[in-house]
Amino acid sequence: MDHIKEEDNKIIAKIRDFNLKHTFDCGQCFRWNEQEDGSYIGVAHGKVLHIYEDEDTITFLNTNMTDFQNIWIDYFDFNRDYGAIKDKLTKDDNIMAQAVEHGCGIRILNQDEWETIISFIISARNFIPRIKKSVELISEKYGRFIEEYNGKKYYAFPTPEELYNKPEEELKNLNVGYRAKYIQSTTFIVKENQVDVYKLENLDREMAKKNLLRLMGVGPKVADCILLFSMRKYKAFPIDVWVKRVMEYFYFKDGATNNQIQEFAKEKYEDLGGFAQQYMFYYARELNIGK
DNA sequence: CACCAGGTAATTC
DNA sequence: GAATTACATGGT
Repeated sequence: MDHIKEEDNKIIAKIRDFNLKHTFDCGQCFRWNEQEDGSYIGVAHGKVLHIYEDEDTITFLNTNMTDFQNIWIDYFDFNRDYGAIKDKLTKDDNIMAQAVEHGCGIRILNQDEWETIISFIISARNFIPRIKKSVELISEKYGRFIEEYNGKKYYAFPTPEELYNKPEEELKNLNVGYRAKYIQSTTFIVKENQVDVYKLENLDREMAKKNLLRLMGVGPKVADCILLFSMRKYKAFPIDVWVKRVMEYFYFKDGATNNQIQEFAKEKYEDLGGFAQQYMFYYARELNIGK
């Protein structure tokens, strides 16, 4: 990332290995929406951001240099060298080379822990358009109003306090079905400080995961997503139906258990498991494997 | 009308 | 403990 400059209410920067569609549509986040002109508007960390892309020149609207430095560089992981990651992953692996080519502009976002927990609880046995809708509904109903931008009102994701003590029947209006009671229970546990979700990042991956698994609706796969997308545990390799299918398709002709795939990923990708998973997930969806 | 969707909790063996 | 089964909701 270089040539950062600020013009009124706008940041312009040249950023390598960053593509809006790849980053926002690769399944890691639910609050970014493509606009008619191809730009994206999203909410994160209580701010509304609008982004335009023209090859490697990226324009950030509705922000300033202070927020860019303090929030967005870290959120978008701009200080990490994704070129080096891709080189390492694709060395001696033709399949990964194709996956990386397809998802060349993916960056793993550093999202809010609490928002990521609730979002991925909702994601279980669900599908992405509905997950996005539910997260939007939760924010509109319980979150703090941020501002009106381009004629639309934007709301922050509600804090544990704001989501606390809501009747299950009310939560069901969020289109989350049977997950309403998971949200209710998890909010209770977090609000009562039985799990301090903002300190888990400081624990090692296994210990952080162990704590996450105490939350209702959080199993091994959802926990791995939370670790990877909000707690910087880049060895985490979440295995869902897509990742399982694509890994079996390319590397296990006779099928494999999740444990076998985990061991394989640990061995093959070492410290880069999370990045590898995201390239493979996005590639699997593109290939529509299993359909 | 079955079957499925970024799995997990509850139940059963 | 390891294997089944139920689970909301909306779309094909």
